[in-house]
Amino acid sequence: MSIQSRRERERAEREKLIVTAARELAEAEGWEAVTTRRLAERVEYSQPVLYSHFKGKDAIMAAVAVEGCADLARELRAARTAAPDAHRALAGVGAAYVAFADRHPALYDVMFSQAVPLPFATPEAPPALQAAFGELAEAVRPHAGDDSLGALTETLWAALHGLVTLMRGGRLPREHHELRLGLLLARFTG
Amino acid sequence: MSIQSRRERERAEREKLIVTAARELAEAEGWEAVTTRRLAERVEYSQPVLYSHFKGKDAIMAAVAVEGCADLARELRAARTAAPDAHRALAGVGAAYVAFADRHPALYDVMFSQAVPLPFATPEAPPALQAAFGELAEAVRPHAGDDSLGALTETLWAALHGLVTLMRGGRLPREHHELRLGLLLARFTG
DNA sequence: CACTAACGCTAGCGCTGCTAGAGTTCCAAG
DNA sequence: CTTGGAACTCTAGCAGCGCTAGCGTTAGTG
Repeated sequence: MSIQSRRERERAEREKLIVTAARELAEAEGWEAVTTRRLAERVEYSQPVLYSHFKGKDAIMAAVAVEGCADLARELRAARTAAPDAHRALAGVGAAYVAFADRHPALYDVMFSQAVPLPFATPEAPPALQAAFGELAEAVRPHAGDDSLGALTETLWAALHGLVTLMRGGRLPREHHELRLGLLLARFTG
Repeated sequence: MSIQSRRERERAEREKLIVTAARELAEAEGWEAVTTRRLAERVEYSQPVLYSHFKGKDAIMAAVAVEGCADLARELRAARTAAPDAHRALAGVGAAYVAFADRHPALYDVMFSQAVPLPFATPEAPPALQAAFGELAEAVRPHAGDDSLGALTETLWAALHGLVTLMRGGRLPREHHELRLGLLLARFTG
């Protein structure tokens, strides 16, 4: 009992170590630098150990994505609760979302751009992701009027996501970013 | 002179053949199925021939992306000019954009999601891309009011892009798609 | 007809994600 | 204290990737 629980604890610690190492490596050098060999070297185990914890590289990326969702939810919540009124709450949440994507590009990619084996638009979606979406929804609620809150929140999320990804892919000039964000939010608070 | 021009013509034809084969393979099986070996086999040449035409696989993808931009511009123009008024023009262009992404997911990805060596937000951007953006801008113009037409068009583009990519990545439920698109366009025509 | 320049090929490099099977360690029963 | 066996990690290797060096052939020129 005790020995088995110790082993399980050590396994859990090592799993956390793998996820953290993958995240750090990705954030430092991008996901193309995260190979199973480099990751194994970083956690000081051999490659096959990774596969005793995760089904494959995709599953490791998915675990990192879930971590990122928790971080994003926390930052959105902070931005929303710090705002003095509904108008500035939405502006603050929007700005926080964009800032998160800007500060953690690799993390953001694995959360929302890359294909990872995670359930998203279902009740089985990671609670952290639902929490992040919920923060967006709370910020949108006062401006929803008669429109469906869920659909309107999804639409705002998509717009923010588009701004972020097109800009980082070099498709949109960085210099108009604040202006674009302002135009978007104005259309949602009008 | 004549021999040289014939050779150049044949080279150009082969280059077109490579781009077309890459596009067909990508649209049929996705970009992960487009390997230099399979592509070479498909055009009935050896791998190194590809590299005498393009610097690398990225450059081939970029060429496909430019083709896709021309197609998109054509479809957006058709949608815009067929509409009887400014309101339905924007709705039509938005729907056409989304429909294009839905019908050509691999093509859309290489145009706007994947990293390809193409200049985008500069005057050196491919004319076909500028044409596509111009069609969007013309549809937005009647609704711009005092806002910057360029920035507003970029914002709408980003929103459409976000809707498309999040939905295809499984992040947004497909069933609310029409509702979301309607909400978005309402915010831009209001 | 001989020479040369252009061109496409074979073969191979270093890398990827992933896995089979050998070898080792550690715990428990006698 | 010893021994059997399960749990576990390692080395080594597979098939495939993007890409390239260098050889052999073909085709046009003087």
